[in-house]
Amino acid sequence: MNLILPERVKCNECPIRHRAVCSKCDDQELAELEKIKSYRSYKAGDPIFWRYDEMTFVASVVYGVASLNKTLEDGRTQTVGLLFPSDFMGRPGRQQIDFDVKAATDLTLCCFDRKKFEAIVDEMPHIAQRLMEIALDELDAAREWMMLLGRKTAMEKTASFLEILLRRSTLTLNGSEPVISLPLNREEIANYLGLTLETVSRQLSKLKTDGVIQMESRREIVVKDVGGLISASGNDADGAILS
Amino acid sequence: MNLILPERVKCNECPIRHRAVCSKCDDQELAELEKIKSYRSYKAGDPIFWRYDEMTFVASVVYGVASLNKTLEDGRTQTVGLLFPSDFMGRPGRQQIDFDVKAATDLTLCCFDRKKFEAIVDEMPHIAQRLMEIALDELDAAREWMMLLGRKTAMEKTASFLEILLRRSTLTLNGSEPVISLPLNREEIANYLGLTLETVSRQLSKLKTDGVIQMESRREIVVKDVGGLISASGNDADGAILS
DNA sequence: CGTGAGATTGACTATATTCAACCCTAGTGG
DNA sequence: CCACTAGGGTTGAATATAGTCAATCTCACG
Repeated sequence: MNLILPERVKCNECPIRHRAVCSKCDDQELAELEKIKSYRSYKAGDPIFWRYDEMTFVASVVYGVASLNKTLEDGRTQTVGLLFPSDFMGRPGRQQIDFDVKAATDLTLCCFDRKKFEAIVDEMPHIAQRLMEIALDELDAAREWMMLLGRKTAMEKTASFLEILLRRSTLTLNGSEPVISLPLNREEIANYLGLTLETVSRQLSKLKTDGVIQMESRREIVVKDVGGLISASGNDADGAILS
Repeated sequence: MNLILPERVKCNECPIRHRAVCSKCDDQELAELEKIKSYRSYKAGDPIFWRYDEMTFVASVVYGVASLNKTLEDGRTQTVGLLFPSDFMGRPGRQQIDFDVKAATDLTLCCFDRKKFEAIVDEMPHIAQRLMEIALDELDAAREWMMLLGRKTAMEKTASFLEILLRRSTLTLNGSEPVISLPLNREEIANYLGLTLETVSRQLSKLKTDGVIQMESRREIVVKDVGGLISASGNDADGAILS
């Protein structure tokens, strides 16, 4: 995936305009934001912030996926969140974070200087409201993940991960079958699911031999049986909202 | 649901005044809140909200502990949060929750009618700000728990749980040794830690034979060796902030 | 065409779960 | 006041699931 340093995109033409932190802004507010925004791009694997770094900017993900990672002293790592396009990076009123942020894939961010952004937020209730919604959405997602980490089997975890990608990432189609493009390698998936990379690999192989998925390449998965995937994820009840 | 209505406490004399959702309010704002508040009490085990219930009120925990629980169809349960005194129950702008809320111990809440509360929030930036802080704190806690659920051993999970209680719950002292009063039974602890009740029991027994704790009764634990507990929790680096 | 990182697969092991027996104690009723 | 009971808790033995260690495979890239 070749990364082109993007030229400035007008907010009005921005692909994430309707879902990002600015989604509730009117034209005037958007103009204010436009003044202080800038784009940054990263290669897959690049660090964006280290734990305890001061956050100099906040940002919306425009393109690509970023991961939030916690690490214990002995190296055990747990990914505590993925940021997809339109997701927000940074926390109002907090200069520090206590996890590392890294570009999982090639990544483009729409960045705002933190202090300028916070000054603007104080005058734009639309953004403050939206930030609150975002925080609550993240909280819901974190709790959903607690359920997965604490109580689901390796198979359920793996299927849930694919199911989330089906919902959240930009898909292509192979005929009528959705193609998932994995934003993480096996080890990173394992860190997100609280498993080892070998176990992840085994579960994917199992899904393949069961005819639920088909592997186009290491990073491309065709979902042959969406229903089968959902039922393997242990989410039959609520996961059906695939919209 | 046995409901004991305690007498009204003046906000100024309220034990959680300085940490709760109202902590940033001035006297006038407090007077507004005082008008719409009411107390509710629950017995240990009582349900407070069911998943998908409409939340008719939001509340601060004044006394006791409440738990937030997610359940899969087959009965597997994961506790996704505990609310201690001063913690806030309910989410601005959302009428539904997707977990059950239950009184873990006998519990007293300071409740506000949700709609009236939301109307007040719109006029009181102090409360809106505080709600944002609370949401971000919960998010941090949820992510910390993801690390625990995904990567810690049964021993580390159990020790981490005791360590959290050491920080968050109201302690008594036995000489110089802190006494933890467990707000949950073994099964509930297991649901919080992503373990079985037997495993929790074994880990507690191990901590006992290792001389780290001493069990006064099923629900009372004397911490004989705080350092030992912290190092068993796998939090040596950051857990040291015991204030 | 060779190389190496990432991925898969296999064999073995460890950790936590399951199933079951037993213990403890707070609360009940005789 | 004491004996009994039931629910919660502990402990043990057997089992299952995921982890570990190691060999092999694959494919993108030089």
